Amino acid sequence: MDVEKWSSQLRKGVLELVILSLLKGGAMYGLEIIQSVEAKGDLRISEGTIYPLLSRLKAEGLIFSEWVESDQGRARKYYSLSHQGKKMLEQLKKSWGSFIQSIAQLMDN
Amino acid sequence: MDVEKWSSQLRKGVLELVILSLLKGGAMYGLEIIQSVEAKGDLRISEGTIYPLLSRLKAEGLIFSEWVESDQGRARKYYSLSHQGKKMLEQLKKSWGSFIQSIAQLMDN
DNA sequence: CAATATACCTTGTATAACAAGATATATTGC
DNA sequence: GCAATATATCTTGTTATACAAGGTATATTG
Repeated sequence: MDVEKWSSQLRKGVLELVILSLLKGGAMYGLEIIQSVEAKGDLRISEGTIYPLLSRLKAEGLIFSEWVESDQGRARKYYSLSHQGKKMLEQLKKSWGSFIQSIAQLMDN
Repeated sequence: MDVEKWSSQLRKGVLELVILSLLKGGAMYGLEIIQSVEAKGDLRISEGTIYPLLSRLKAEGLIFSEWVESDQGRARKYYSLSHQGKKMLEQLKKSWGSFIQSIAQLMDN
């Protein structure tokens, strides 16, 4: 087992929580999310990960999007939390909390 | 997104850490690991998950196994940490620590 | 107007968890 | 003795997700 690969596996499922959390601070567009995650979290999300994920979250009604013209470069698609997304975020936060607590308990022997 | 499904995704990759951690406390067999995780961690691992995972860890040389006769029921295959497994456990613990720290940082906005 | 930068999207692959079912062996009640 | 039950391991098929790699679209700049 490679620690790099392991980290990749670890991410599965957590990214929803991360993205919803970031969007709570205000609307963001795809690449901006990638950069923010990399800066704040010392994690790397690739574009092949983020765009399908944003589509999924949108299809589930947790976020919505709107195109916004940019001063530089092409237009950006900004994503925001829906009401449902805010509720889901609270649930995921709780689940995450009890999950890491469980792991902690299993780890100290 | 269903919180149940989400939890399932969340587990990906973490179970190696959980199992290696448990085995640090002494040799255990398959069903015993399932029961222990359920009791200590409020998590449910199914048999379809644990046995392939144990095979994988064994193939990677992180754990080894031996058959032990039982007083009740059929023989049990006990798994123990190898030297390499102990080293890997330390690495995974570190990775896990910095991972949850990253998530925490991304979450509080 | 070609080159570059920014941004979004899609396809194919690898991996993991899990449900469901199969197999093996020991015990227990009749 | 033998069917039923309990304990334990293993396998197969399905689904979900991350990611690399490549593609598309549009604006800026020399």
